[in-house]
Amino acid sequence: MARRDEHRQTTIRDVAARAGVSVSTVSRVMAGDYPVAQATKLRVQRAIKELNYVANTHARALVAGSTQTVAFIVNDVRGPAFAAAVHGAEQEAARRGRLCLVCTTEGDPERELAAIHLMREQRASAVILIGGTVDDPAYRTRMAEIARSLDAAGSRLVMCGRPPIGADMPVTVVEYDNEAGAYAATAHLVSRGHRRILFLGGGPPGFTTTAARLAGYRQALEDNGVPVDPELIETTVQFSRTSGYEHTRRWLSSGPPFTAIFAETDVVAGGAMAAIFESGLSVPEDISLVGYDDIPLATDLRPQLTTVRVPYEELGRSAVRLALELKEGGARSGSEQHVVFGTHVVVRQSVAPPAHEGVRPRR
Amino acid sequence: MARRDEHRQTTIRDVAARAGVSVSTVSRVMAGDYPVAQATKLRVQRAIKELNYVANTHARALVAGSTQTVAFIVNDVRGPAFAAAVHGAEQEAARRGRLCLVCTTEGDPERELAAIHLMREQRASAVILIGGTVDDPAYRTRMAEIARSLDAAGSRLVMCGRPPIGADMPVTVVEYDNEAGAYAATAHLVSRGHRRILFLGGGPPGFTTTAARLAGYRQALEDNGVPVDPELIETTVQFSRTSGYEHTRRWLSSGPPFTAIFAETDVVAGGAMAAIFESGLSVPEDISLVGYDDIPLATDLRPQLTTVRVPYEELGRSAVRLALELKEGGARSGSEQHVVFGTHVVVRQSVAPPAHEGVRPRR
DNA sequence: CCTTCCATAGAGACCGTTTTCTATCCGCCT
DNA sequence: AGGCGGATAGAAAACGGTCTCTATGGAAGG
Repeated sequence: MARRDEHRQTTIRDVAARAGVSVSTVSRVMAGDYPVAQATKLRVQRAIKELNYVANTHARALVAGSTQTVAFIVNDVRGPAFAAAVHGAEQEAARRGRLCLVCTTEGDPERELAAIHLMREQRASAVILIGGTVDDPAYRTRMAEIARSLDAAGSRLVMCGRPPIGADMPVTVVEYDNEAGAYAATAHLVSRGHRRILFLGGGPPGFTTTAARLAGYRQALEDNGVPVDPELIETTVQFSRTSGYEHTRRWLSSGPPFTAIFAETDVVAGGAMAAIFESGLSVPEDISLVGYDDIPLATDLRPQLTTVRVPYEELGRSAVRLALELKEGGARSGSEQHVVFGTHVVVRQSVAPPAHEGVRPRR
Repeated sequence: MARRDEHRQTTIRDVAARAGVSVSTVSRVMAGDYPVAQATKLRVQRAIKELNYVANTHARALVAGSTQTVAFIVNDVRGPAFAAAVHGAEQEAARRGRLCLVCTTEGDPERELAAIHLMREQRASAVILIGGTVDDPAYRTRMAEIARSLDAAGSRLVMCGRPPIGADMPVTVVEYDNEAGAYAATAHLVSRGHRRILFLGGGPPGFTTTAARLAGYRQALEDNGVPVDPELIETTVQFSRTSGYEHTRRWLSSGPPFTAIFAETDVVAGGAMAAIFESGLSVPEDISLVGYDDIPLATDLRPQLTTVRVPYEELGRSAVRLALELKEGGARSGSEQHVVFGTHVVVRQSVAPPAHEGVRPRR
């Protein structure tokens, strides 16, 4: 029973009527790409202002066949690292006059798929996936299909902070050297004399970020003649302060001895640091600690956290830049793009040579 | 010279042709709101899958006259407080099957205006402004106009963490009790014996957030018989760690004596804490410190920061919920909505009674 | 004075959906 | 047997823009 015509938006036709011109003329005044007499132009502009007219993007997009929109799909906007990437991407998009669509998945692959579908419906110029994922054959198949669909539709799939899905796909990959960062961080600890280094990582099984960081950790130990002790590898930590805190407490009270911790993220390192203090130990005197990501928190911790710098903002910016330039350049779109940013250790105050053979205070 | 028809998207017509039915039938299968024979439905669904067909939102939005989209306009997605609000809003929007458009203004009112214009073009169901602003008559006039335009177009203007622009406007305001939080924090310091409390705040002149927090600070002092010393009010701090750090250093080395700092945000408090330590002083023994926002950082600082809890996530969630329920409820849309969330002090470890008459170490 | 051409303006097709209004088929009731 | 109504399907008109093609007026040139 509801009135169907409760609101009728003011259209280009209303403007035309009020200015006493045709619809085409109004369109041309707005676009500014066609000669219109000065007097007419002014009349139209006045009508637009008086009616408070705003063009309808959807009508435009319909005839154009595409949109000035870039889509981001991210696990959680609250993660400081992701936030930095989104910020860089948003900034670059805004610079190019693009609008941003954002969707959160909470780490759920189902929701990621649903989000991609929504973005396809939206005809976004690019769909940017930010953050690691669980890599398995099914995932690759799905992504390959999506990449091709988007490509066929004139859009582009971008993976940001996530490894490629295979060679020769119409995909833009913007990564950072995840493994090298972990290698450097671990080597840094080893060079200070540590041999029993607890790896504190996690995420879902098969998570790409964890896998790469763990690989770097292992390689660095091997290359330096330190045996890899599987007992010192913990991969059930969630990426939260709380989880880092609780796992560290547990390891301090009942694990094998260690003299240093390599935390998979700075946030986890923050939790670990709190747990260490609570046990009456200190950083770095009793236990050295390194993190990963170099988020602002790292400098606010005391001691300041030695960590691995990842250029997240630049990562986001490049993701947008590469995808849009590819389209504007009109290159044969099938081509793959792959960029890897460097990472490096930022030495602060949370690492020192081990004082003894490793702590295990409670037992 | 470019080919105009380089990509033609696969349309509902293609699906209809392949399934051997009419366009209407395909539409009905997708909507599922009209009886279609089982056999036909299956044929259509197969065709959709085979062609990898995805409906065009813009065409839909055009006939529907509106979109399933909620727009956020925010200063900076990296701010942990804003990020929490955006997250709450995004979550609630997703729960209702809405997509989110996000735009960043970098605190520039011009860009805020431009962003709102873009969102109007997009026919978003609601436009949510997150964070404080500079409040002056020109601002109110502009916003009132925008509120009415959006209302007329069947959309809704929402102010989140920002005061109302006047009575009886078609606006949804979701605030927190900013002044009461500042009052409580200041009163907390006074109750511990502090009388010389440095207010460390800033933002652009006339910024609503600063004004309210400063008002709470003043009122708390007055109500407790502590004279307000204008010399102890610093309002040129930017909302960054660096700015908090530098201003604190300057005050410690060349300002009048004080025994406590009320920092306008936790991030600023983080910088202040670092500066205090660097001067060889300690928190809370030499100087007590309170922040505002209760972001995750507050618990990672050492000592843990006493601060004011603001339910940012809930704020964002409510903003979306109220706006959408209003539209769905089909209430006479002119009505104003106004919700104020409570704030309270979270006591941690950064406040203690003053040890002496106030520090001024360098002179 | 008539043609030609430029500058400007309008008419109308089209973009991909939804939705109303019709049309058909078929079984059932009278 | 004929009319009726329910179930299903199609035709075509919107939705609000852009853009191509055509039309008109007047100035310039012969």
